[in-house]
Amino acid sequence: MLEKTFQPAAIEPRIAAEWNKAQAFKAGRQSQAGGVNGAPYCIVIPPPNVTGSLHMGHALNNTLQDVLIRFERMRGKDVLWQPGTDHAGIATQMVVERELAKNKQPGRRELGREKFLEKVWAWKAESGGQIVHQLKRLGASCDWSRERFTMDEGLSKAVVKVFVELHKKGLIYKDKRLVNWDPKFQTAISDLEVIPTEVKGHLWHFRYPLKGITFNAEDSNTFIVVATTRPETMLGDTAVAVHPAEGPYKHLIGKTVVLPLVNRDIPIIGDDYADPEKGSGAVKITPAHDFNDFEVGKRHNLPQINVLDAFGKIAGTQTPYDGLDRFEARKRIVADFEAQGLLEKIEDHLHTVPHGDRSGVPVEPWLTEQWYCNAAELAKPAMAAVRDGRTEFVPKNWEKTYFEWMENIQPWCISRQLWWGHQIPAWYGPDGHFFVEASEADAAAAAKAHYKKDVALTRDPDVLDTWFSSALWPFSTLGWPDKTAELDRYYPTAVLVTGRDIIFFWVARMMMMGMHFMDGEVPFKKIAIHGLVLDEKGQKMSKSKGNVMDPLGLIDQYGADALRFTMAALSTQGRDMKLSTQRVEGYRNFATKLWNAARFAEMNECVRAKDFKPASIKEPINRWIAGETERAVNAVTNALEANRPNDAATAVYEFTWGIFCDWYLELIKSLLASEDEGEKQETRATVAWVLDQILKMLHPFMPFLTEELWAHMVEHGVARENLLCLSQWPTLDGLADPRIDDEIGFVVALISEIRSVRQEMNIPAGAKVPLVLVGADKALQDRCNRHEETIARMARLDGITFAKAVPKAAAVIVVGETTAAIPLAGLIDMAAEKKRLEKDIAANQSDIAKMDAKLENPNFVSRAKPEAIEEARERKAELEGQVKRLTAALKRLG
RNA sequence: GGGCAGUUAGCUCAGCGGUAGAGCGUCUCGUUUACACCGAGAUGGUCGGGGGUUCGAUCCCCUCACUGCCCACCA
Repeated sequence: MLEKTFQPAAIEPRIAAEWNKAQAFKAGRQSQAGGVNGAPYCIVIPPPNVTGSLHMGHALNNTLQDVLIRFERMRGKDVLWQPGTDHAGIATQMVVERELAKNKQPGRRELGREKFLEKVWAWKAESGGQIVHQLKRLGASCDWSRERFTMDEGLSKAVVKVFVELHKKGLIYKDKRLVNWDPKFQTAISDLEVIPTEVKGHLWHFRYPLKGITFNAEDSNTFIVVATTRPETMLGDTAVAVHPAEGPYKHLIGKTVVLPLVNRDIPIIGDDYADPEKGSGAVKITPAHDFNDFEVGKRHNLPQINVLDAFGKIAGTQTPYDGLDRFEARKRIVADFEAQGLLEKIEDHLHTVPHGDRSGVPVEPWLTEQWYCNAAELAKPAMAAVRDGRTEFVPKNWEKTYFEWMENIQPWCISRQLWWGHQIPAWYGPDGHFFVEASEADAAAAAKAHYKKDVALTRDPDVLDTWFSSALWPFSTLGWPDKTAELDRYYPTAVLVTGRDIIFFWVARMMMMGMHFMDGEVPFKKIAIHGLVLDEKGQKMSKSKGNVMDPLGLIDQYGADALRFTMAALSTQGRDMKLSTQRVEGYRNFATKLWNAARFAEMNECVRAKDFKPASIKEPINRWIAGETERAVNAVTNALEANRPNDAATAVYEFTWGIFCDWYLELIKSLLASEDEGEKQETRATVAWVLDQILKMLHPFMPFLTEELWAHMVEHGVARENLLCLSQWPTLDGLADPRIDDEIGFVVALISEIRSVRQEMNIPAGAKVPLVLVGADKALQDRCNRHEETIARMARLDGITFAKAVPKAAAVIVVGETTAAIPLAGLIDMAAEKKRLEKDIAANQSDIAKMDAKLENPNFVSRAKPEAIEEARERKAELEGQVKRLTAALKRLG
């Protein structure tokens, strides 16, 4: 016997163990519907950071994938959901460094590279797998035997091969230019890892004295004013730019100023980068510390003077500021300008300052040598693939975002000055000449050929951007560069399910690498984009706001099924979703509802009948639910095929609760009590059959609950041969019958109206009043006779007794073609009932007038679709019938 | 500055040319062959504003307003 309520915590671990024991999720696993004989269907998981723990974004992302995976597995496809984790360069290095500091162990630099990396691997071995366990708790049906890690041997091999090949083709190269430098982690970062943050700052207006004229703070002819938000960079100024044609300074072009504090002569140049409207109209040019200035400097052949070290301290300026932190130097420099009368004014200034996404500190444009990837070139085929539909975004509008970025793509800085990651396969000879090769031995050979002798080589210490290895994920996890059977079978993958926030970071780069290395084959046929999970107020969840919802906490409290269903039901194509615990609670209730329906079935001995054929059901109510089941199955299937999990979830919810529980189980209670054994047995079998279909339809969304109930039914029938997750997805046809729908529809409508009138009229609970049918035709009388018992039973629940007499005074129920009446003399206020009827008549007449206007409109009649006209006519006739009956009822009231 | 979404019941959202829908909330009633994590009923909307197309617009087009997000720039 089932417990009274559903206890997820009690069953989830047991079910998970059963799946595991059966190796149910292994790629190529034979499912009841065909398994390995089916078409391949592969999804690669967006690899979570190995440092990560499950957050709402993961819960959403992986639920959506698992829904598709379980659905396709049940449909008999040969399913592979490829799991794994990402080494997450900076994030992991940070975590381990913090750990070392916490345990008062020697830091990274003290340990040295090799020892430190040992620590990271040790950390990974011990705590790195956490997120995988959490994904399992969510019910993710990945093929866990194939789990990969971006730094494992095979994937590292792929990374090296890609780097070497792209370098040989000139698509990876070394370049000295400005990069975004993170002074906290002392590494370069890519444009995407820079977060512009609005800060309240200042605009300092400095006087730069003109050379050859005695400086006089009162005389503006003796200096030029430049405005800056970053005073400390003035140490590296190599020019002042003014607009060549406009503004007050153009006459100064060609003159020289003496750079204060450093006493360097620098030219005043004309360049239309200088905007006369901005700041003071003249702008200091610091080519080594500003992206725009860098370009101006190149145009004018200006020297690039670097004034910062890797930590963001002033360095190499031969001034007293050397060694000061950049912000300390800023204060001192401003003070020194002021002391010398060179500070004209300070304005408050709101501006955006680039910050490192991991470090949170302002990044510096810094002149260094780095490795770059020619993304613009790789982007071309990646764009073409989307343009001609070989890869399709769902929803389509995200293609625009993709193109927008791809068309303006900049060189991708792929080197990082970190230790944790794939070390760049480049070796340097004594003169700095480098050799990019797959191994040290290859590099040595290349060096020998180059130098004509053996030389000592040093390997480039830098590692690659984490996203470099994740860009290879769809094929590297399948075994590339080896020609494996998996690669052959599962690439291109079916669909990539991912958040809109990593389209640039990840999706675009997978497209580029996939196209390039897989002979122009796309990595995935579809890209399904979902939004972010926001809190119930629509705000992004963040630790600082304290509004973070923990999926594991929700699983503990409401069960994984409830959380999953919530994720699927609230998901919208490509847009963000707001989540509240109330929703999760609601879907937990849904789980309990189904649980109790199964319990009801159990109590009534509704067991599966061998060779049960829904097409040969006799009892109309049972035939009706079979038809409704078919409709629900089709709705769910179509929605899942169309990548609309929310519609699928809604359809199965509505059917299970709104139709099966609310109506069918109520309507059959009299059948279950029937003396007629055949009728009773058929009903029991039908209940069991419908429940099976519900379990199947619901399984992708609520795998634990459904698997448990599926197994539980074993006690009452023939033992299940299969786990639910490996059984066949239902396909139903020919069960829906319009005549049956009409008949049961009438019963349902009649009962609804009885309830409505009874409550509206405020008939006291328990009052026994007879229900009669008035003016009904023969067909209707027959109908009522056929379902008399059911109607009477349902009416009785509402305190109404079914009877045959025609009374004088009655409340009137209009259902379709007929009128039922509840005689209520002495029980209700007749005047009020009269009023109600009058109101209804008026409302109907107003609707009739509307229909008349429509039908008399010659344009409507001539131009509307025939169905629309027919519908309008029917509607009008129906309304007129109602008015007739209501009027008759009114008369009857006297 | 460029781009993308969104604006429908108190809240969260479906619908998208032809009778305005669901869930939650609120109010009323109810312990009945599963379920109070329940059942029944009711309440609630000039579908952001203004134009246009159309016989007909919540739906298509234009425009404005507001909200959110992304990209770029900011001396």
